[in-house]
Amino acid sequence: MYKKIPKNTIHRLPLYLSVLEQLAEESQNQEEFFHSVDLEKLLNIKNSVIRKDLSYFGEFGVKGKGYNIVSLKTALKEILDINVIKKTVIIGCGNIGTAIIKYPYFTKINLEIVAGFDVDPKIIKQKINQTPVYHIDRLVDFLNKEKIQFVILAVPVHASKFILQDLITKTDIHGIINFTPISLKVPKHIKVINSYISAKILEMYFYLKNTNA
Amino acid sequence: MYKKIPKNTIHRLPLYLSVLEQLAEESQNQEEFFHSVDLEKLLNIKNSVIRKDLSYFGEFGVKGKGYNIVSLKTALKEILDINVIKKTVIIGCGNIGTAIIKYPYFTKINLEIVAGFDVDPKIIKQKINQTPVYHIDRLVDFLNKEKIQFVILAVPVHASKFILQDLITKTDIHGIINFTPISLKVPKHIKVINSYISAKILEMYFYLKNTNA
DNA sequence: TTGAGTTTGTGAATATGATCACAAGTTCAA
DNA sequence: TTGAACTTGTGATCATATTCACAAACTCAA
Ligand SMILES: NC(=O)c1ccc[n+]([C@@H]2O[C@H](COP(=O)([O-])OP(=O)(O)OC[C@H]3O[C@@H](n4cnc5c(N)ncnc54)[C@H](O)[C@@H]3O)[C@@H](O)[C@H]2O)c1
Ligand SMILES: NC(=O)c1ccc[n+]([C@@H]2O[C@H](COP(=O)([O-])OP(=O)(O)OC[C@H]3O[C@@H](n4cnc5c(N)ncnc54)[C@H](O)[C@@H]3O)[C@@H](O)[C@H]2O)c1
Repeated sequence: MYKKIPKNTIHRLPLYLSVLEQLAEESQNQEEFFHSVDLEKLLNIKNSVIRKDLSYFGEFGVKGKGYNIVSLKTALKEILDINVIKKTVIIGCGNIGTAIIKYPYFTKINLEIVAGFDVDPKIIKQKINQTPVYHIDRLVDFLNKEKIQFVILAVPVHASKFILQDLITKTDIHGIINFTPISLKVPKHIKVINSYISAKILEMYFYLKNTNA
Repeated sequence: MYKKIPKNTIHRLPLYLSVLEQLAEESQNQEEFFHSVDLEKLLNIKNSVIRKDLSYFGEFGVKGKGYNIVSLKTALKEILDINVIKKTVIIGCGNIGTAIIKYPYFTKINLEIVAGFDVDPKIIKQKINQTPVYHIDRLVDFLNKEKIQFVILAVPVHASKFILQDLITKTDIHGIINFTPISLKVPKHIKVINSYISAKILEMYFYLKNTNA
């Protein structure tokens, strides 16, 4: 448990890890070092920001030498708690939900998608990549029995209110990754992380309008 | 062209619009008003932040009365440049790419996905929801001929370097919405907006580890 | 073993963003 | 027509994040 980590620092940690994994793959030598300036070039994040971000969690570098790729990667995995296997479920196995179930990288971050939930009989009972899909009615029981800590929500907007109510009142989940384009009202012990794809596109519109001819 | 809008303000504008669209649908009356405090309740964003965000672009409210739903919605659409039809293409029509092509909401923000590109012969020439999919070899010509301003990149990492190089050196695009989990090095006239889904999950890990038992 | 050359880690300074708090404009009931 | 009740828009203030700049610690070549 750390004290007062800036939000933006948390956003950046996964980026650091992503680059380190690439570097680790590319490098032959376990003992290879790199500098915060190298990372700056790869990520477009100032080296001083990178060093300060890391400093919230400890001292991982060697002065005059830099950071060991492998050991910083290991440290970041520890910070992000990747070493503990996490179970989750996908609520709504449509386009987005299915894409997530099929994404193989998640096993690398120790994420197990143990089930999907839907209402469409054509989808239910058809396993998607080994993952069984159950009727939404079984969601609450499943989450409680399996002690799932967070869920991934990818249902249409009209279905989300009803499901959210169940999640809040009948289960003990602590997190929701939300792909629906609405803001979820939740009690404060539940962390919502939004992945609002349309917003990214609108952001692009804004930048295109305001940065060039 | 506005001066110095905070990044977070830009992130929030699409959220405001999203709520306004919901409110507009629900309300009978064209003349209905609402307050920044109402928005605060719906979005969990402080009313003072909302008012300040809007103030960067003009005065849209009426003191003592609030904001007219329809006219603020119209103003936001103008700010985000939604009224002008935008064309884009999906590079990589796999799980994510296909999900995006099939998503019907994008027409509401005047986004036309005019083509997809891939290398898989099983995917090429099979239209996905009216959208034709071409071979990646035709990408550069297509972008130049159709004067596409931004693209959506959803290919595997190994393919992205090669494609990025083409985009930078042979086309005149100004934006990339990037679903690959790597950071794209681009010249500064190109705006990259990342939608790094795995990062969201790692953020969740971090919060779960550091906020509760 | 030395010392010039590196690069980290971090307080201090700066910049940016959020919040506060209130004047100013508007509404509306009497 | 008046004035109490609202709610906006925004400077001033406060909080948070980034950048600067340098001492400290290490490297490595000679
Ligand atoms: N596809 C995209 O690119 C995209 C982009 C931005 C946002 N979104 C949002 O993500 C969400 C999912 O999008 P999608 O494209 O995958 O939609 P989709 O229609 O393909 O999938 C939704 C799935 O949810 C299921 N469902 C409906 N009601 C349900 C219920 N009560 N319980 C459980 N499952 C139920 C449907 O059967 C369907 O399989 C939507 O809220 C959408 O607005 C999607
Ligand atoms: N699916 C997810 O949930 C998810 C999550 C996070 C990140 N991503 C990232 O998004 C990207 C796409 O993921 P996906 O799950 O859709 O993968 P996918 O494998 O389903 O789709 C990738 C598509 O790109 C095509 N392709 C390969 N090489 C190409 C080339 N040179 N030119 C054009 N097309 C080419 C493939 O034929 C395939 O259709 C990947 O970079 C992945 O890491 C996906």
